[in-house]
Amino acid sequence: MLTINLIRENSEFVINRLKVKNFNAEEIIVKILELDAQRRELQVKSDQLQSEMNRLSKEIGSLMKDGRKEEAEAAKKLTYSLKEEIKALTDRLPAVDSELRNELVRLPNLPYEKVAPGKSADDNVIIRQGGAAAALPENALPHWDLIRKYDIIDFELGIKLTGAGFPVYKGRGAKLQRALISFFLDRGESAGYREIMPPIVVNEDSGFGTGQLPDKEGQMYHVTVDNFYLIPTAEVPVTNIYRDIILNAEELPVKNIAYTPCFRREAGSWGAHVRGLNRLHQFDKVEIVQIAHPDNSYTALEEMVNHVESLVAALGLPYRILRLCGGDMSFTSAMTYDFEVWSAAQKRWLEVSSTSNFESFQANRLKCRFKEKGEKQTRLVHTLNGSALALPRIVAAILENNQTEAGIRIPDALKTYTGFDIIN
RNA sequence: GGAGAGAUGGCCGAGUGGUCGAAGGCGCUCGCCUGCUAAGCGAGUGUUGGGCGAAAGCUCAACCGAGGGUUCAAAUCCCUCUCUCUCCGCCA
Repeated sequence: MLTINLIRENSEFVINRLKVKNFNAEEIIVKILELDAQRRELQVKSDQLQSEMNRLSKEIGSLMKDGRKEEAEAAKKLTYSLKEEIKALTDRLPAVDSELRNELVRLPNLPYEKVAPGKSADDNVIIRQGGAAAALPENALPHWDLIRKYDIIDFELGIKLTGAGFPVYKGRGAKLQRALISFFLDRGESAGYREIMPPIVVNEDSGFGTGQLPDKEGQMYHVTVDNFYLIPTAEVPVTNIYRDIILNAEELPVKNIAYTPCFRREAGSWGAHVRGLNRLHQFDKVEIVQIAHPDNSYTALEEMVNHVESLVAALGLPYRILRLCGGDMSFTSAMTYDFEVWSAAQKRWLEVSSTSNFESFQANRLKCRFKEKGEKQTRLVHTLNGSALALPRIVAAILENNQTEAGIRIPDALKTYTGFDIIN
């Protein structure tokens, strides 16, 4: 959510920046400014009346004390009409407030100055590439055939237990999952992240805090009896730790890392091109989250990108890093880097990480602020997060790119975690 | 799940209808003093939304778990909810 102050003071700037995201904000902003003026007018009036009311009440108090009953009664009569006037004004306030908020949440985050305009994924900018594509034999198999061949991931069994998109990992397939999780967490710890193990169901407030609610309600599994939601990403609980919190500037940056299973209903997005591990309802992911000082958040973003890159590189996967154009960026992001790994057997790029700076967009909703030493004023922090990394597509790429006659080679960096060097 | 107690500022803790945004203590910040890992003295120290101001600042309103009610007036009385603690039950 953008701050009302920014819109009030710089509406032209906001409109122009949102054009980079192909978003026409003019109409909404006109409405916002109107509602904001209405809200303030109501507040000024009711504050004035309230002030008068408080003055009278105090007067009545001291009159009663002095035993001047009649004068007190006279003053009481004055309050009756005041009271009604105040009520008339304050009754209107919640409606205006919520209408204003409803408009505010419709505005996407402003893209950072470096973000290129563009309509679709075709306009994304390739920042870097790395890793060599493996030369595979003609009969190379896609991962959905490999997992059957070696009996390491079982979709049919998952359907029996739960439903489509809930695979069962078996034997070395399960061990590979555990190895990747530990590897990612350990690398994060070395990079200064504190490990968090959060709940994987959250309440409604948390859903609102990170913006999953009310918009993406249908994307989350909802535990209706208790009104809890299964998390779609660790970002939700880990970022909500800082909901309604005021940090000291010296505490920044806060760097947390968490492994959690993630649950996504993916309603409506199921299709032929999402076979196998490409899209699941339940998957594992290690997420890095930073709370940064606004002056340093882009340095933090670069640092996170470098960290994610080091992971992909350590696994020996061919990858590329894209800076998303305005049109391909998410609603909440100010700047996003996507990581893709090359899937040799599918002959396509698979997105394995999305690393973004949200600037103060999330923080405004979360009410996460910080205070500079010695200053009275609070300011919104900047929040950032990124996958480091999501497992399924990494597994898919490892399986496909590392297939040999003898079996699937485990990347060197993982061997100490798996305890074996081949799946056969 | 059953019974009881409670929820006040960063923390502890007073406050049961009026001058309480809230005593006192701790902590923290600044200043003074003192020469020995510390003490003493003084001052300051919540959040949010407005108004005025170039700014420092001044000022108004709201907030004592949340929401509602009674009253001229509520931290204080009433109702609902949430959470915490203790005991019992169940249990990885």
